[in-house]
Amino acid sequence: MVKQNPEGNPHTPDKTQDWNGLRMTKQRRVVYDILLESTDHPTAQDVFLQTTKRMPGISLATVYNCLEALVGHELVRQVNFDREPSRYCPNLSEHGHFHDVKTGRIHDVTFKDGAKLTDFLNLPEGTEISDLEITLRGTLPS
Amino acid sequence: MVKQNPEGNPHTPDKTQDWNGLRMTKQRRVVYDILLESTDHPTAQDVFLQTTKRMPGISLATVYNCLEALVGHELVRQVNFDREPSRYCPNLSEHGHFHDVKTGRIHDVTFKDGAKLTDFLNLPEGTEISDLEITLRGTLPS
DNA sequence: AACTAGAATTAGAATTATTCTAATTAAACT
DNA sequence: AGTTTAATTAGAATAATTCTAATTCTAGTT
Ligand SMILES: [Mn+2]
Ligand SMILES: [Mn+2]
Ligand SMILES: [Zn+2]
Ligand SMILES: [Zn+2]
Repeated sequence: MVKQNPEGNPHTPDKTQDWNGLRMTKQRRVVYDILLESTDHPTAQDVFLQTTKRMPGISLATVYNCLEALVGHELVRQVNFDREPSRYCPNLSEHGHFHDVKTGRIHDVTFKDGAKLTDFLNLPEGTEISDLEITLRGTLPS
Repeated sequence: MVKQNPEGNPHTPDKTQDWNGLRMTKQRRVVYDILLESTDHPTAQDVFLQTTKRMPGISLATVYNCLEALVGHELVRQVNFDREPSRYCPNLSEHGHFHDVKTGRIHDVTFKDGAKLTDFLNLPEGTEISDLEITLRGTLPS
C-alpha cells in the first residue's frame, strides 16, 4: 500500500505524481530530468556526463538501468539510427526523426493530423500495427 | 583500362555486367547471390552460414567485407531493427519494413504510388530528404 | 525506532556485433 | 613473367550494452 503524504511532510517522498508505476529514485529522477530538459536526443554517454555533474558518483551502469526503466515504463523513448549508440527522447507524442546531416542534430518531425499511414503504405487488409518508426536523413533549409 | 573480353576467352572474366563499379570477386558473387535468393532479410551470420555451404573456407571477415562493399555500391541495402544485428535486403526499390511479431519474419512494404511524404509529415519548406526509413511492427492478418 | 524483504545501485567483468591489423593470396596491368 | 594493387583471411581489438554479485537503500512492518 502506497502512503499518500497528505500533510506534505518533507521527509516522506511525494507519491502524488504518476510515474507509470515506476518508483522514482534519486538517480532515475536526475536521469529523467536531464532527458526532459534535453532537446538533442542524447546518448547514454551524454546523459551520464550530465548526471555526473548533478550527482557525482552515479555509475554508468545505473544510467543504463535508469534509461531502461524509463523506457520500459514509457516515460521516455529509445531512438536508434542505424548502428549508432541509442539515443533517448522525452517526446511521447507520435513523431518521427529527422537527422540533419549538415548540423548533425536530430529533430522531431510530427505527422500531419488526419493523415493515415494506410493512405501511404500498401499493407494487407487487417494488418495490426503496434509500432511505427520513421527516420529521415537530409538537410534543413538554411 | 578495363578489357572487354570480346572473344569470350574462358580465362578472362566477364566484364559486361554492371556491378556499379564494384569488382565482382568469387566471394562477393556468392554473398550477392545468396542475398538475391533470400527472402527473409538475413543477418551477416545467416549469410555466412549459407556461403560456407557453397564456398567452404570463406571467412566471416570476408562476408562482412563483401556486405560492406555491396552496400557501398548500392547493390544491396542494410536494414536495422533497433539494436539487433544488421540485416541485408536485395530489394533496391523504395520500400519500408514490417516486422511481424507473430512469425518473426520481416516483410517488404511498398509505398502507394502518388503518395507523397510531404502530405504526411510536417517538414519545413525546402527540406532536402536524402534518405527515408520506415519500420513497422505488428501482426499480419492470419 | 529497529527489523526485514525486496528493489536499486554499483564496479567491474562478460558479451557480442562489428571493425581493424597484418600477413597472404589473387587479380589486373605492363 | 614481373609488378602493382586490391581482396581475403585469421585472429585481435573495439565499443555499446548487459550481466554478476556485492552493497546500499526503501518501504512496509513490528
Ligand atoms: Mn549529443
Ligand atoms: Mn534469418
Ligand atoms: Zn524525438
Ligand atoms: Zn527489404
